[in-house]
Amino acid sequence: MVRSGYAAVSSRRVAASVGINAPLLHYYFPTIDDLFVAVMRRRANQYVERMAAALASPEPLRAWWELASDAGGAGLFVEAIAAANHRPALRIEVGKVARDLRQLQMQTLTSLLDEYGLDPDEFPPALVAAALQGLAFGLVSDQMAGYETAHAEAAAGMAKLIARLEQQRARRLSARGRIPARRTSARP
Amino acid sequence: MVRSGYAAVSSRRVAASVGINAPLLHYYFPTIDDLFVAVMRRRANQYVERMAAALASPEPLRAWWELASDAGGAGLFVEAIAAANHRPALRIEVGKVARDLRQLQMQTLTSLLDEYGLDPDEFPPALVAAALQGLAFGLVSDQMAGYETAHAEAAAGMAKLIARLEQQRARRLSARGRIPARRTSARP
DNA sequence: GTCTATAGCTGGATAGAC
DNA sequence: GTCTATCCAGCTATAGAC
Repeated sequence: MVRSGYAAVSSRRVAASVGINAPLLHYYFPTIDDLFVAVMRRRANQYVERMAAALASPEPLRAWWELASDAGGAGLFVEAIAAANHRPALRIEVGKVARDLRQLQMQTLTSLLDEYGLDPDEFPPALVAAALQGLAFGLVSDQMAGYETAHAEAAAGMAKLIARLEQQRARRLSARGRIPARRTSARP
Repeated sequence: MVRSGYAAVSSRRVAASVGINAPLLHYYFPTIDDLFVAVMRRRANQYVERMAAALASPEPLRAWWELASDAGGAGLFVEAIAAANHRPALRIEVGKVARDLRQLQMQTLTSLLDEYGLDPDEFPPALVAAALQGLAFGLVSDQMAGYETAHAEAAAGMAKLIARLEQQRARRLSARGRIPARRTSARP
């Protein structure tokens, strides 16, 4: 799916690549949609967990960005979202992940923006989350397609910006007498 | 294409919707790729022109944002980019537009960032352009698919942020004795 | 230019033997 | 569970009459 695009995923081809033949694939996954949904559900759960871990790490923003802009992990979702455009069953599944992820991100941001020194009136959680995800998605997808949209410069700029924000947060936290630590640890 | 997704575009269906039949469509557009490329080329030129006009308007950032986040205009590109993923001929065409648009945006930003009071070291043109486009693309595409990702809040936040930036620019320009005017007019 | 007829392919899915 | 054989649908594209 990532290598050749979701359009290359057909019952015959998938079956062949696993060494069985098409009818047997239909024995396990009655319809092709069932297959897409199963793959999606499995990877989505992993991804949500990795996102939760990133958001709870010592440098939440950096970890989030690295996860979102990693071509390996995000590549599947680029294809999934495209495929979902004309596969209703898959769209429902992708919709659930999208909603869960955004909810998770916004919740974390609400309590995190202050630590980064960002005014939630100027940068509301919904905007920050959508911007970060949109930027990452665009970069990964342009990179995958080979479009010359200066994605390398943009990625470099973003890395620098995030480094600055993490520094800022570290200073703020230490000024409050807290060591920037895992958010899951006990809070004073 | 926008209504039912690019997958609904087949020679038969397109022909039927124009009141002719498939072979005649192939008479005008030998292959389906030719049709996609022709449509893309036509709309792309219009879009580049509109983008240039937006960037030369009295409030460049606002105009750019409105153009990019307009579901009507951007909807086609959401589908085109998805379709380009498995149509090499179309990918080349989309790649050209993507490159031209980004180049145009970055050029303008280079001379514009200062007026908005943005430090080009903190926010390089490539980053600003990619972020704005990525955000807009994500919002439009989530909206089209019906995903619950708080796109309304994000859009509202972005509108507010841009309003602030335009205000800031207006103040800066008037402080320098310039009326914020069309960038195509004569400069002192 | 515009049509009918049709070839040729690929894919989803099922029947039914083993 | 796993296979062979097969049906049916939809699409791209061409041949050839008018």
